[in-house]
Amino acid sequence: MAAAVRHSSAKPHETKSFEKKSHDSKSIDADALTGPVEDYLKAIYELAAREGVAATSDVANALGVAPASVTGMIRRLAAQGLLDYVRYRGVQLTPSGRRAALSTIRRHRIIETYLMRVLGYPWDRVHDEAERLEHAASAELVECLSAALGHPTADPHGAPIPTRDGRVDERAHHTLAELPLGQRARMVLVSDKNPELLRYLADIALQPGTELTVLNRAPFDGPITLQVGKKELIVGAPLAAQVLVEPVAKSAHKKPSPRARKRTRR
Amino acid sequence: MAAAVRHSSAKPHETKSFEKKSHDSKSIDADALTGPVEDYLKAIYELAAREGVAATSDVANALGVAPASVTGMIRRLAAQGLLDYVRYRGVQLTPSGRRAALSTIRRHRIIETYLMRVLGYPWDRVHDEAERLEHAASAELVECLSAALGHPTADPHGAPIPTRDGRVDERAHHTLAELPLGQRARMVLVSDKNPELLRYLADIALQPGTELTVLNRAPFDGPITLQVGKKELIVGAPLAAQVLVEPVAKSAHKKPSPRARKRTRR
DNA sequence: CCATAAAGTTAGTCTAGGCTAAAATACTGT
DNA sequence: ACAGTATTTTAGCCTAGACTAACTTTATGG
Repeated sequence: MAAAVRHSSAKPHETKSFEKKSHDSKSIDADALTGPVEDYLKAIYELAAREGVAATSDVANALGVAPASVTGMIRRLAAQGLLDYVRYRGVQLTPSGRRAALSTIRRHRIIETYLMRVLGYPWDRVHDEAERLEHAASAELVECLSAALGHPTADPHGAPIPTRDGRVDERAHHTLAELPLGQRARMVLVSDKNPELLRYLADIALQPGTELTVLNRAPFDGPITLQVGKKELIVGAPLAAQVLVEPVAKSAHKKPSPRARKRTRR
Repeated sequence: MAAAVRHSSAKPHETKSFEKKSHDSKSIDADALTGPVEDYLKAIYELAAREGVAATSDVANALGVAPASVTGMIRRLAAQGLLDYVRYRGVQLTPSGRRAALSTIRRHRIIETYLMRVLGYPWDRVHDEAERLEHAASAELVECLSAALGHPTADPHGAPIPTRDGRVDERAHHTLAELPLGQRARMVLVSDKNPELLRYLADIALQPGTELTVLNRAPFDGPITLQVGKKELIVGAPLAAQVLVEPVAKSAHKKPSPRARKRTRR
């Protein structure tokens, strides 16, 4: 995996500049990542999951900072061994960066789940709160919350919760926009980052677990007609592109998982 | 209260230098204090409660930073109107600094209470966790926790929880070390900052609410013999100096509060 | 009432994380 | 194949918060 970056081709002056930058001899800081660093790692994890590497501008966009700031941070994190980085070619996580990212994501998702299930926090406001708490909550607290919830495996938006030892279900799902007509499916996931979308989904009673079938799809990315339970529902294509689904066998009603666990990494 | 600092005596050059420093025109940042700033305000609140003003070195000590760092921060906060500050003479909170401090303290104490009562967090480990969470938890979350707890008025260590609008019971209590022989009293408070002390108190079953009487006090700050329930208990003077108590009428057994609310500020 | 100690402040430096403007590199379409 | 555009990086700067060393001011004890 680290092979994607060719160390041998690195220009001499680059290597030198990194070595020069290395601080004193305090590389043995162990963990204790700052909030911003955790945010970078999380963002890179999510972006690289799609394309293999994360582009500077995409990271900048995800975090709401200038691209130049991303380059700066990326260099520091690469020097710390959390990232593999080749100038102008994007960045990806090293195993230890991945571990850190998954730990933060675990904290985030468990906190979200707790806020919703126990404290009755609204679906659409859970993300911002968790975004701040994830940097402050100790591993001990998170395990405590997880236990109180009965060790859930997915958060309220359907996102899988990484285990303590860094395993996570990384299956890629299809979107509702791609679902073939007539194919029975179950909604599995929606991003937690768009409060308005979440409010609307709550309005029309679409949530992870809901079973549905596409009855009709108007051409040119037109509206999509769904069968949900007894009712019909019409949604726009942009919304459908945000909703991830998983096919279910037509007949059965309680299959636990048609062919579960395709790839669970790490 | 603010009269202790004479604004009129501020030297012109100081004022000028502050004005020069003022950033662009974005003074209307409203709130959004950083974690370190909240810590300074909290520390100053607690120190000034005793002496009226907080000394630079005491603040430095409380926060574990160098005195020079405190001077620097104090100047910034004074320029922001959160502190009244006279060089070499200590510092105290302005009304708006006080409001901010109490808001942080409210968050801290509600979080502590929740961690203990709902999540079963141990008495002695609650402080560190709350110390980090208090800077990340939104007012909304804190109200949510408070409601879940039935709006408690004191945290598990006995410290009063400020109300949302900044009222708090600021009565000064006597320590167990000062309690007259034979005077029946109720433990009301112990600092949450010393985990070892808290563990020991838990061991000997002393906690806020426990009623006790001093049977004997050995001279030269010697050990103190207590009557607690049916049992006798011997504690050292240093411990006794950390435990705050409130006299209770000898006869009655369920008096709600002998002569409550001496001063509830703000 | 002055000498010295203690406390507080200033000056100068550092690191983490940001930013803008300008330069370098990669990509694209003809 | 190469000109023009888009992306990325560098260079230089800024702020918050911390530090050390040196200097002031206040307090204290004889």
